[in-house]
Amino acid sequence: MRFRQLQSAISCPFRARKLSSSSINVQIKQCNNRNLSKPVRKKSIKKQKAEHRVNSNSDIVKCNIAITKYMRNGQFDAALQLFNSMARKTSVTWNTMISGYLSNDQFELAKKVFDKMPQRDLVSWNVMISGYIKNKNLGAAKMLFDQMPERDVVSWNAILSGYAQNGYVDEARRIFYEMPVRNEISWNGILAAYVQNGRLEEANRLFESKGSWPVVSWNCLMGGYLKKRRYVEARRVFDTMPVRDKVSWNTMISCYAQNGEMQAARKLFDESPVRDVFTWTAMVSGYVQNGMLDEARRVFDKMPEKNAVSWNAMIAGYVQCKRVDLARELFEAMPCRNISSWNTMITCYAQNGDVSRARSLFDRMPHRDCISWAAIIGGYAQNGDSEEALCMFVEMKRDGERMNRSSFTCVLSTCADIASLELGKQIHGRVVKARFESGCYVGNALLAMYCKCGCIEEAYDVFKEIEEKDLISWNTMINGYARHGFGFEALQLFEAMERAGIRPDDVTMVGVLSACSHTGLIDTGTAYFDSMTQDYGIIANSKHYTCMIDLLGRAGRLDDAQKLMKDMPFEADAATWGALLGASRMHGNAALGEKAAEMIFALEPWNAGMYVLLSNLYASSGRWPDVGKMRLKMRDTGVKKVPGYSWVEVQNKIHTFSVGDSTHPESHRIYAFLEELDLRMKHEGYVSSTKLVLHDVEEEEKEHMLRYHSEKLAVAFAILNIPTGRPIRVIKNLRVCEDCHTAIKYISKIVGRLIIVRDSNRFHHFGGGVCTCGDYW
DNA sequence: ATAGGGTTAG
Repeated sequence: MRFRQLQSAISCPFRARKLSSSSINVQIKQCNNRNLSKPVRKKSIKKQKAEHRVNSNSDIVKCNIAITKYMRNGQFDAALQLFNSMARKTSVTWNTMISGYLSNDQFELAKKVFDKMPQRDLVSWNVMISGYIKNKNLGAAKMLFDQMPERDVVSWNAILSGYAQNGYVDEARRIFYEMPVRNEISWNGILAAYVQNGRLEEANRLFESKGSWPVVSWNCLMGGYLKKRRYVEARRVFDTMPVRDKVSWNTMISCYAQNGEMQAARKLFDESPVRDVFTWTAMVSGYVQNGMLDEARRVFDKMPEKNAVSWNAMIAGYVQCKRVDLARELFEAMPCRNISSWNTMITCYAQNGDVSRARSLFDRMPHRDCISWAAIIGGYAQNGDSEEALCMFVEMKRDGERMNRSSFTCVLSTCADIASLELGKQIHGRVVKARFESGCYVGNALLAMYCKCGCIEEAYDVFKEIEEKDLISWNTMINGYARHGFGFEALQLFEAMERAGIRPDDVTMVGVLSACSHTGLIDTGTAYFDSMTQDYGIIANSKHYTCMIDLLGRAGRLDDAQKLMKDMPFEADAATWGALLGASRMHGNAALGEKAAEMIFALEPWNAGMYVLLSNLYASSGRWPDVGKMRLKMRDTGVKKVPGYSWVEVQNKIHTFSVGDSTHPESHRIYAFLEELDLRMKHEGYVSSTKLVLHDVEEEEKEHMLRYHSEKLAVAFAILNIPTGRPIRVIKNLRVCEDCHTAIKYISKIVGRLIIVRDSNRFHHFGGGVCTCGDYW
């Protein structure tokens, strides 16, 4: 039998970095016989030296054991060296390498060995199948399973578990009944399939259908109840099980700890015959989850042995109660940081407003995962740096990061905040691919994203697809409709929610009341407001009152609105006065409007938006001196007008505009188009409200008013660049200006397009010359 | 004596 050198060596980046260049060339030698290959006769002296003296079968076994040991210690480079030096190998040798690489998370290396292996046996196939499953590639595992020459019960068990782990319960069950031989592990496999996918009733039925289960299965069932927070049933299992091992005790202790029953947990902890790092960690995280940080720390300090999970639990506890200093101290003292530790600290800094520290950790950490990305992106977004958040998105995509449920949720909510619809859609695509769509956790995030990005119909499509809608799903959709001005749809949905037997909460009712107000359903709104305490036990808060004042004000019942404000059980806040101001403006009651504005200034002197509203109110009734006074007051109180800007997304790029902006590369085209639109609008009867008032305005202000506002620029740019037939979505950071609102109505009719504007308060859908807000916002 | 499938904590 002859040895033949492989054309390519197994490459290992880790080795290449750590070892000298001469050892990089170690190559895997392939043997052509089945199991034991005989030594080579002709070989260079140099090579003979490098080889291990492997003659007898027992020598091979010794080497195999040594390889196993190396692999268990994570020294897979040393294992490879030994492997390469063996003149004779058995299939066990090869299998040990494959399995060893897999347990060291070196999937690619494992696959390479598998591919080069001269003669695979059953174990090789089985190991590789479970490797693919571990690597989240069920398709490839299934292919191997179908390809392999013969299968044994281990193969069947492996594929069964693969289906179960990927949520295919029905497939797993089919496999279970199809397999020719079943053993204890197969039975546990199907039990685990039910438990892992939350189908506890089926798990329980299966469990009772058969006597005598091994302790692993008892633990599995108990763990299922723990995951579903059904602690009483978990305890019942614990009490009935014939034999208990360490896992059983640990699971039960975790049950108590997670349920906040720390005394019971403590009692079991003391009774437990064996304690390991799991037991101790369960106690620490139990105390942490129940806010007993000092007790957690006492247990933590007493632990005989800590792993990364224990440290992370303690650090997370400090983060939770915003003890950034203590969290950092532990993080720095921690000997065994893992990705989780870094992620926890990044989140900690990001949530406490220190994004630059978060970023520096992010850049320094050795490996990043999807949580790291979500944390840093969320950090930028929450701290108002949406541009950097977006940049990081692009970076992440380039990095090919794999996403899980929580990172999807986090990233989607960032998309929603910055209204990055294109990115949101791309992430939606990935959500579908990852089969997370029907879960309400990710589903709700998707739903909110579409609502906030101005896509109410797409939002409803997502809503329909959520299998188990929860309160959040309903609230998001109802409030989404209300904010978009679709009051009728919101109310219909509310009725559907009641029929579905979901109990509304205060957030639901804010949506319902504002929907009534948008639709002009005064009596319905009043009835809901009056009955919600009795029907659902919801006490009206200031948001509910604000809705009601808006509702009455819109209908011109300013006296009733004022009366309701007086009857409020608490002081009116700025938002409530704002509703009254809006109503006064609409119905031309300058005196009341002025009073409301005064109140708002007193409550929120920094509120620049109110300055604009009040100036407009004065201007509309020709009170120019008061407009001037207003400006002076602004200057005196040092209130800076937040600069208004609008943005629009075109082909995955966000274009931002400010008033009179001429920095955009397409500036000339935009202005020319706006001039053209101006003529056509005037022809349709549009009169610029700014030009009406010009005679009595200071020169500086005059100029400002003559310049195009940011929302007009964004709309014009979008019409020029977004293909006909597609809606235009513009976001503005402040409330949309009155003149622009009128203009956009005309524009929507002239160009025949749907224009959706999200301002700081709500959505406006402009189409055919009207807006869904009914000109009241 | 060495390799493969099932349970627990963040």
